[in-house]
Amino acid sequence: MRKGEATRERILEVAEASVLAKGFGATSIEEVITEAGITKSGFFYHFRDKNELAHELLRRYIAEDHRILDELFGRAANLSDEPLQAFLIALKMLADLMGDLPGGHPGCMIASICYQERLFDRRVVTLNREAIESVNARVLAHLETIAAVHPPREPVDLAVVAEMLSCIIDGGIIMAKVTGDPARLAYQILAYRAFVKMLFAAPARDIPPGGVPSRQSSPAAG
Amino acid sequence: MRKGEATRERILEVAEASVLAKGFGATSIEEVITEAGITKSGFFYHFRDKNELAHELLRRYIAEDHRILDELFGRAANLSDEPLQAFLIALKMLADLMGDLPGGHPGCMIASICYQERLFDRRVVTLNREAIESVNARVLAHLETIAAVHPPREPVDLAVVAEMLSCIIDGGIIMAKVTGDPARLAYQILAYRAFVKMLFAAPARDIPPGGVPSRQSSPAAG
DNA sequence: GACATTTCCGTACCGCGGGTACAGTTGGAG
DNA sequence: CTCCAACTGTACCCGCGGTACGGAAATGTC
Repeated sequence: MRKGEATRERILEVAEASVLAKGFGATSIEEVITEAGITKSGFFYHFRDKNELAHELLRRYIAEDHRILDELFGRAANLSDEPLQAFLIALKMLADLMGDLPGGHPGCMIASICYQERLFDRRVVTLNREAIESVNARVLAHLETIAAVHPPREPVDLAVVAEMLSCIIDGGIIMAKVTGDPARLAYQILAYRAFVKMLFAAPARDIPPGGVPSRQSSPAAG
Repeated sequence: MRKGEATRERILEVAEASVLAKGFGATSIEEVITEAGITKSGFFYHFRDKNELAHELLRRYIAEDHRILDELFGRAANLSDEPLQAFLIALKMLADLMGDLPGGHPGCMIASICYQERLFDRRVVTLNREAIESVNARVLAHLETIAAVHPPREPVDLAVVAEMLSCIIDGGIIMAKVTGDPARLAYQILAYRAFVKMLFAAPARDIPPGGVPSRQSSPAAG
């Protein structure tokens, strides 16, 4: 009964590693089933087609991403009550996390699938969109909390600033992959952090009571 | 004699349109040759394999991109002698350009190929990297010129800020594709513009002679 | 324990697309 | 007319996604 569950899980793990390493198109089912120790029929018992595999893979990946992000922002919130500082700390931690991955970030599955969209059906694309919007919404909530305390220095749309983080991460992954230098992703996140800091950090005198301390140039936990 | 050249050109044009519309993996040679009015053998006379097609496509795409970028920065430089203003104008024009494309940006071929790298050989990947680095170097040169006049407000690595534009564009394209909203790319470029503006625009009193005019919130030709 | 049912996986095959082999055609130079 | 070179068409191979179908092992029912 639950033997099938284990097999299905094994397929997903093997497929995920392969997709992140080589891209979805370059991942052949034959290769996956060989690695997983089953046959084609076994695969197609668990997944109707490659679309369904992509859908499942994406679901897992997104869930894990959200978990990591939540945990990270949660930890940051514990380190500072001040929303801007907490956000900056979270970004620093995110940069560290991305930079510490051995061999660099495995690659963003969302982008990988985005560039293959014709291979997939609507459901996959929709899932993709919802995931992006969900992350953006989360970041936006943080930014709005920050903006309530620190009026932004430039008249920017906070939703755009929120989405910018997703752009930076996806773009940074591309830079890292193309140049073969994983650190670039981390640097980009830190650049975004500098942007947020400049945008909200008060120009010397507008600091609200109990707000930003004076040595705000590198307040994040190293 | 020159008939072959014309055929080769036709193949490239058809292939480019298809790749940008559907991605490289989803573009079949059979489809290309049908569209171009030749046969398979005709295709393989001009290109050793699909790798070589990708290589040529990428070369053309990169060359065109550089041309557009140069022309855009050149026009901007004609509109303002002040390097920061010229750069901001160029970014505004870039955002307008991206937003005006009917149906949105066709997709970044570099990113498209990046996520299929296993399908290609080293030469394609190398070309990819060089293109990115070339654009980054160009933008970096502008930023250094700017920084010589306007000391940056935050201690950032200008090379990272330069690369950030590439990240924003590639990431913005992904956002636009995933959400189906082409305007997002333009918004992201404008957000980057706000970042650059904040980074270099002097805080009210450090404006050099002949520098930034007071109504600097939207100085670009709209 | 016989029996059917569901779960799970194997074998054989199809169609499509990338790629090859090779034959044929066109056109210019001698 | 002949020969070479540039160019194109036909027939085929093979890997891969996907299907048809069948068999074994676990599970429920009496």
